[in-house]
Amino acid sequence: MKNIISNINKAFDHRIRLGIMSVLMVNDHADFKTLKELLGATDGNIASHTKALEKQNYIKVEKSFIDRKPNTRYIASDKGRKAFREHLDALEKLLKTKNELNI
Amino acid sequence: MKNIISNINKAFDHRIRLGIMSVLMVNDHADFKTLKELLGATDGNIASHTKALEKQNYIKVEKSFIDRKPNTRYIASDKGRKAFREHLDALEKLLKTKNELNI
DNA sequence: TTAAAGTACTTTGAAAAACAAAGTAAAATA
DNA sequence: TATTTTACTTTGTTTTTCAAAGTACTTTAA
Repeated sequence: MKNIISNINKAFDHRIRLGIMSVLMVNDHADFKTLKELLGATDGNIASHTKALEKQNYIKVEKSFIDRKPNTRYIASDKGRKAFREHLDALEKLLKTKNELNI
Repeated sequence: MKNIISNINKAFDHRIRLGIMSVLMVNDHADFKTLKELLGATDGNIASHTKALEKQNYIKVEKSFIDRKPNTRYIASDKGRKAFREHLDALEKLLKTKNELNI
C-alpha cells in the first residue's frame, strides 16, 4: 500500500453518493423519489450523483412505468457492492490504525 | 433528524481531508511534509485542504523554523475533534442502520 | 563566492464537479 | 379543458479540486 488513503474510493467521497450506496447496500433497490426523500437532496443532485455511480458501473438503473408513471429504480451492482465494502474497510482501517509516526 | 445524511459533515467529504483529520486525531500534531508523504498528495493539495480545515477552525496552524527551515505544524482543535467524532458517529449510523423502507 | 539544486511551502488558473433552477412530458385533479 | 402535480433531465453558473509554477529561502558543490 502506497499511503493510508489509497484504498479510499474517490467515487464514494461525497456524502450523497455515500448515502445512495448505503441505501442500496441494505435495500436491494430504491427509486428516484425514495433516494431524493431519504437523502434530502434536490432532483438534479440525485440525477447527477446516480449518473456518476452508474458511469462507474457501481449501480444499475432500471426504467419502467408504475401506475402509468415513469419510475427509475437503482440497484447496487456486484462491482459496486464490492467496491463499497472495500471502501468501508479502508475507512475503518484509516480511522482505527494508530499510525506509527513518532512525532 | 431531517434525513439520513444530515449529520455527515461536508468538510470531511473528501478523502484527503478525512486523512488529515484522522492523522491529527491520533497524533497530536503533524507537519506539512509528514501529511504530504502520509497521504501521497501534492503540495498544492495539502496546502488547500489544510487551509479549508483551518477556515472552519477544525485545525490550528503553527509556523516556526526548525533547523533554519520553515516548518508548518497542524493540530486538530477541540472543535475539529468534536466535529470529526460526530462525523464518524453519523457515518457509522448511516452504514449500520437497516433503514425501514419496505420496498 | 556564486551558481545550481533542494526544501518547504503558497499562489494561480485551468479543469472538473456540484448545484439548483428551469425544462420536459405525461398523469392526475379540479 | 385548464391547472397542478409527478418524475425525472438538462442547463448553465458557482464552487471545488488540482497540479504546475512561483517564492523565499538553505544547502551543496565547484
